[in-house]
Amino acid sequence: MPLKLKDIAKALGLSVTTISKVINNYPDISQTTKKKVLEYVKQNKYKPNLQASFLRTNESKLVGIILPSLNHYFFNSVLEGLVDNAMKNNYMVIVLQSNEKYKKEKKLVEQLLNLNVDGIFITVSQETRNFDHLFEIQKNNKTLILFDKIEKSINCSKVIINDKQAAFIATEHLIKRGCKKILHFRGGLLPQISIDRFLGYRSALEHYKIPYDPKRVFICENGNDDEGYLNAKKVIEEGIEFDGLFAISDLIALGAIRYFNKKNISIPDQVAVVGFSNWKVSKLTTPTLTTINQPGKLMGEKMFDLFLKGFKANKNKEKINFETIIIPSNLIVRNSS
Amino acid sequence: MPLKLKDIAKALGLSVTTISKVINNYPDISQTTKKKVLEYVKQNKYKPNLQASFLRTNESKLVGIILPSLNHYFFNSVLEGLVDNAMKNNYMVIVLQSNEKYKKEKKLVEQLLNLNVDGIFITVSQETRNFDHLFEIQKNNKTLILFDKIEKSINCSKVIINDKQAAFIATEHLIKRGCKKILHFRGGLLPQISIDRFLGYRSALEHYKIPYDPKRVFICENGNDDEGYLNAKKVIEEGIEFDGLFAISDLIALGAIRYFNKKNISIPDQVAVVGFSNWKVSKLTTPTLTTINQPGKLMGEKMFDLFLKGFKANKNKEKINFETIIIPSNLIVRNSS
DNA sequence: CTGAAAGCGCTTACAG
DNA sequence: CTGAAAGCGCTTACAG
Repeated sequence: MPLKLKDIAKALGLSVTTISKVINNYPDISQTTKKKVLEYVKQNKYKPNLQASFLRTNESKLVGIILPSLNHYFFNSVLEGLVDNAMKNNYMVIVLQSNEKYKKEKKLVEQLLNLNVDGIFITVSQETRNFDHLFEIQKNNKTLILFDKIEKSINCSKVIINDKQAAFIATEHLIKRGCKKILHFRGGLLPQISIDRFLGYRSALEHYKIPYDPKRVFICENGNDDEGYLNAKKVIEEGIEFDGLFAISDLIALGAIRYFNKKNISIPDQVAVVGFSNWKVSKLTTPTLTTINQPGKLMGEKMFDLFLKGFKANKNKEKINFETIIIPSNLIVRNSS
Repeated sequence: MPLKLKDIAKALGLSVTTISKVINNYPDISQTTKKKVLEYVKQNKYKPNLQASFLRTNESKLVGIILPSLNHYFFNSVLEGLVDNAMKNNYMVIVLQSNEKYKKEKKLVEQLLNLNVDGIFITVSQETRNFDHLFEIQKNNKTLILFDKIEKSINCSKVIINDKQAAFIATEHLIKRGCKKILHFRGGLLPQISIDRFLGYRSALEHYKIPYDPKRVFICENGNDDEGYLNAKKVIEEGIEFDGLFAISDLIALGAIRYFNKKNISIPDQVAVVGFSNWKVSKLTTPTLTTINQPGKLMGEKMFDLFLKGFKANKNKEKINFETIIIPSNLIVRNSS
């Protein structure tokens, strides 16, 4: 049986109230008592029962994160940063995956609220168009942090990657290398990250006075490597000229490379390729892949910082200043360009 | 404010006790009352307060999993299976990473116990030699499930991969392909998985009457791809003859392939290569990698099944039959062999 | 079949 | 500075 306040009170000849006050650092306690209690607590490794505390304080010391997938290099690095930072602050993290489904995402939010987590971190799913379930989080007086795929209309703190700028840098790199006919394998038409990366590509072309040709842009809806492969095939079959490729993800880039390799189109001489994400494997492929590094771990850490800030302000009924943190990304040049 | 039992009782003109009994499916309730209450509960989406329930029942509906890393293909697929199965059963999963450190692992176990999780899933860290913290879980009357890197001396349910058999199959494949001088890049001398895979390699050689030569075995202590690269280099420099390579992981295999590619040693003609894990990327490399597929997701699902079984038995004070489930793995043949 | 009451382990407004 | 008492939202032994 774990130690309870009652046990400590009995052992020290004090009241439960006094012990609780010492532990919660109330000011109206004599130094002698304080010392005595803290010593006993330390010696006997007393830990408050979190569920019992919750019943009075409404703080569960739990946070939840909803990811599209629990097995995805970038999201897992976000998770790492979040969990490490949470641990430092005595919080635990509950993980869930939405599989990019709106219905599942909605259900998971409900379940997290039912568990009385103090905060929820979420990157909205591909399918999500209705955001009532996210507003519900705030109505329940819990702290909501959006990251990566965010929804601008929601008033909360956010952490994002500057996708447009990163895509600009990637495209700029190809241009500086001498490429003039740069393909872009983009994502679907709706996701913000897909739009932003496309805009970064376009604005780099514009900045360097290279004409934009919509025929060089291909859509990869699902994000698997076969789409990269098939679009590369299409490019060749349609006789489109090219000397560079900026792909929305490493996976798409690798799919395209697979096709180029097959057709003996030499990389980077005939086509220079840049991916996006710095997936662990991108330094292991043949050729190794030039890519944009997104510091997911840093993102996860910042997310928890913002949660703590918001949670504390909320607790003290202070006005909350919502912030949007933009995480910088950087180009890693390897053999594919 | 969420609905409470009291609110329902007032609304229906019944007592809190009766409402609670209906919700917890007690038998001594009239059909009429039961129907009335359940209807109201459904209509108004009543959800019991989990922390309050815990205070009486000692069931938190939380489980925790400690992984060496939160960003590792195999462990993340285990996590996926575990989380999905947990959700189906109305449990939430708390994730933590030990970074292969004994001290951290011990601390994390303490924190999970302090949070009163119902069960803990753990694959022990590389460093762990003392298992008191695991026994502590059982002393606290919580359900412990070991997986992957297990400790045989602990009496609990376990889920493992049959590493020896999988390594046998991998090596056998090389032999059947005609290889006679098969290298093995193994892991450290201590981890059970490293030992088991080595033993599988040896027993396949023995079974097919190929002499075992210790000079063909190299140790990769940390598991990063550079070790594969450097050991491949060593093989060449030391003038050791070879026509096949069985590596303890895909990453090690890819490191070796990187060196072979550099030296224009053709794969699979001059050396056939087999990895281990079926890491997502192994079908994207050049050449694509033959490997052993470990069904991590299935492993995660089984782990939760075993937890539920053990937890229920424990709750009903029944005798627990600890089980060890062995997950079969299979060979995936690709272009590297 | 129904319900009043005690209690799980805490926190906190209040009295002294 | 200390502590008695109420109460957070539930469950359950017990009485009727």
